[in-house]
This record gives sequence, C-alpha cells and structure tokens, in this order.
Amino acid sequence: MTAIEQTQARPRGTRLPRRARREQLLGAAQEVFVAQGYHAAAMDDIAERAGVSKPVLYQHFPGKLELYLALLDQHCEALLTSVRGALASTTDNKKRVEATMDAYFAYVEDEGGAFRLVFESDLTNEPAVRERVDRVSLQCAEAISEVIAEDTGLAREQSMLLAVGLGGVSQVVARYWLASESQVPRDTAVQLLTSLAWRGIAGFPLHGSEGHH
Amino acid sequence: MTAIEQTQARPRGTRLPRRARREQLLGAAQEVFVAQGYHAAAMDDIAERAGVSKPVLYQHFPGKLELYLALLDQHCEALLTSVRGALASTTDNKKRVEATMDAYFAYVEDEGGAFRLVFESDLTNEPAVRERVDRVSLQCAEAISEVIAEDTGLAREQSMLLAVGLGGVSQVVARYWLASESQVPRDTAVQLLTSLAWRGIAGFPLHGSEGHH
DNA sequence: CCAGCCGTGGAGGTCAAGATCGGCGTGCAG
DNA sequence: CTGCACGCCGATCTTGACCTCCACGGCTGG
Repeated sequence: MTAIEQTQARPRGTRLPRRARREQLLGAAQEVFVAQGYHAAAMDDIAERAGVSKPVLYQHFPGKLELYLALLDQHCEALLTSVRGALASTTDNKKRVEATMDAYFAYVEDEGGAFRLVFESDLTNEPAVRERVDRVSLQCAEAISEVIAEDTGLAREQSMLLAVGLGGVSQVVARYWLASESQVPRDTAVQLLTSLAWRGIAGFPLHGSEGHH
Repeated sequence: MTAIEQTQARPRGTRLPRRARREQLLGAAQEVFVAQGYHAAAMDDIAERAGVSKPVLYQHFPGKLELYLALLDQHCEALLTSVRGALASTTDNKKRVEATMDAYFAYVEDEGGAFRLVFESDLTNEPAVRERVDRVSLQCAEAISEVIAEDTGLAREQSMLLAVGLGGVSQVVARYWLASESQVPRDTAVQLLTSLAWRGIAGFPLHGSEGHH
C-alpha cells in the first residue's frame, strides 16, 4: 500500500450516522457546486471531497439534480428570511433600505459563496431550478413591494418594478463588490447604495401618482 | 407556432456561398442556444435547424464553444455600442439616464432574445465566456462611471459602485419586465426607473465631498 | 453528351459522466 | 467463538453528445 491518498480531505472508512453523513455530503456538494458549477461538477468529485464513494452518495440522494435542489432550496430560504427579517427590523423606511441592502451584502459574503447557487446557477434551463430562482426573486420583490406600495401609494405593478429594481441593485452590486475585492469597506458601500436608493425611492410619495412626468 | 422560423423553410440541398451559409448557421445556432441553453443544445439540433448536416457545421466552426463565442462576442459588442451610444446621445444627464435605461430595455426586447446569451448564460464556468461577460459588464459600468464621476466628483471606486448599480437595475428590471409580460408599457417602465435612478444619482453632487477639484 | 470533382449526407467512434452490483470489514447477540 | 446484519467500496454499464469516414449528386470542360 503506497501513500497515494495522503491528500484526501477526509479519512476514508469512518462510519457515520445517516443524518450526519447526509449533512457532510451536502457540505461537500456545496463546495464542489460553488467552485465548479453544476455541469462541471462530477458526482465523483463530490464523493471524493466527502471522503466516500459514489454509491453512498446515491444512497442518500436519488440523483445529482435532487442533491442540487436540496442545496438550492436551503439557500433560497435563507435569502428570503434574511430579506424579510431586514424589512421587519424597523419601521423607519430609510433604515429598511439600509438593512435590506446589508442583507444582500451579508448573503453574498456568507460562508462558502453559496449565493452562487441562487444568483449564478448554470442550470436555469432545468424548470425546477428556474422555478425556484424565479420564485425567490419574486418573493423578495413582493416583500419590498409591499413596503413601497404602502409608503408611496403607487400601483402594484409599478411598485413591483421599483422593488425588482432595488433587489437587482443590491444583488448586482453586492456581487460586484465581492468580486472586485474592493478596498471600499462593506459599510461604506452599503451606505452609498442606501443613499442612492433612498433618494430615489423617497422622491415618489410626495409626488403622488403623477410621477409619470 | 410555425410563424417564428425563417431559416427552417429552406429545403435541404441548396448550395450557399460560404459567407451566407455562415450567417445562416449563426442564426440557427442563436435560436437553439437561446431556446435551450448551451448544454441542452445539441450540434445535431443546430444543424437540423439550419437544414444542413453536421460536417458543414464543423467546416465553418471548429467546435461548439467557438460557435457560442462568436454569438456571444457579437451580442456583447451590440450591448456595449448601444450603451455608449445612449450615453453619447445627449449632454443632459437626466436624458442620459433615460436613454441608457431604454437601451437596456431595447436590448432585452431585441430580436431572438439574444440577451440571454449575455445575461443568462449557462456556461459561466468556461473562462472564455466568463471573461467576455464580465468584460462587457465592466465596460458598460466604466462608461456610465465616467459620466457619474464627471458629474458628481465622486472617487473612481465609488462612482463605479453606483454605475454597476445603475447597470444592474436596468438589466434586472428589463428582464423582469420582459418576463412578466407586464401591461405596463415600455416607455412607462423606463420613465419610472429613470425617475428612481435620476433622483438617486442627482442627490450626490451637492452632497458629496466637494474638495475634489 | 459524358467524365471527373467537390461538397453533402448518413452512419459510426470515442469518451466522459451519471448510475449501479458483488465483496469486505466491523460490531454484536447468543 | 461464530454467524448475522449493515453500511461501505472497487469495478462496471449505459447513455448521450461531440466529433469524423464511406457513398451520392450537381456543376465544368472537352
């Protein structure tokens, strides 16, 4: 027996309770999916990363897609609760904007870069994935939209457009900020965007529904 | 559903000049890539869509990736020139915002839904694709950023953050607007977003640190 | 009119990756 | 001690998609 397998991440041969094994597999799958994307990620890679062989993977998940969907659901849920929590954290609308922006930044900065599964998935052709990604975007936008509609009195469709815009700003800029390894600290970036968004959104209520001009 | 195809009606066996054949192949490939995504699209599908057989496809393009990259380059270029054109179309900064927003909406509404190749690619793991998508986003943001920096006197990093945000809003909302089959007409949506963005961005010059020459 | 040539077409090779079957070792009850 | 149960591993199968090889048919020159 030569020492070919000295770089193995986890020792092979440890027996784990099923629940713990499942969690470990989810963790390994997340690392591989985040690093490689869905298509480039091989089940062999995930199994190797977890320190088990492929059959055990298939004993815990029916297939690659279900494994991916489990992770996707988990992180969609996380984003949604985070955004809803930010909106519910105060009644001051400016603080709400700030808290929501910060929620996106925190989400993007979170452990393992799991946001890539939601925002940069390469499986959007799969209807199940598309449905989940669209749904979480819509639910976030609806949560924001409710506050906007309440505050500005705009019609539902128009407040949804603005809400989608605010969510889009947060998501896109947070990803850019993370990717650019910017020297701008997170708080500063959030403050800057909050200024932008709040000035933009606060102009609406006083002008009423005639913002058409 | 047979009203869409312009290229399939061509009977098999017609001989075309090389340049024309290449254009036709690009058109067929775009339709298939847009409809199915990169991975789900098969070279057989593209060849069949064009009414030729696979070898001719490979006589015009070395492989699937190069075919995709040719389309991607084409539409990245289109977006960039469109955005630059919008920014150069006037010196009134509010009109610039409006024109840029409208450029994104027009791009998204454009023939064949080619924007999906740029904004919803499922091949972002491929470095060549990633590089192109990132580059066009950065170049658009830089173009916008220059105007912002000139107008507000903000530092480069901060104006880039705002520029990325404005580009992000345009892109995300335009896609949402298209997908939602909204009853809101395009002009109205553009006007609404322009109000939002312009109020937001116009607040900066008077507010920022003005010791900046 | 006819012979050659070149581009087209269908059938096939290769390979990667998802999904699965016969051994093995460990721990426990009796 | 011994037989059993169970979870794990090495090796394998199959599918599907990218990418080329043998026949056919229309154009050119004598």
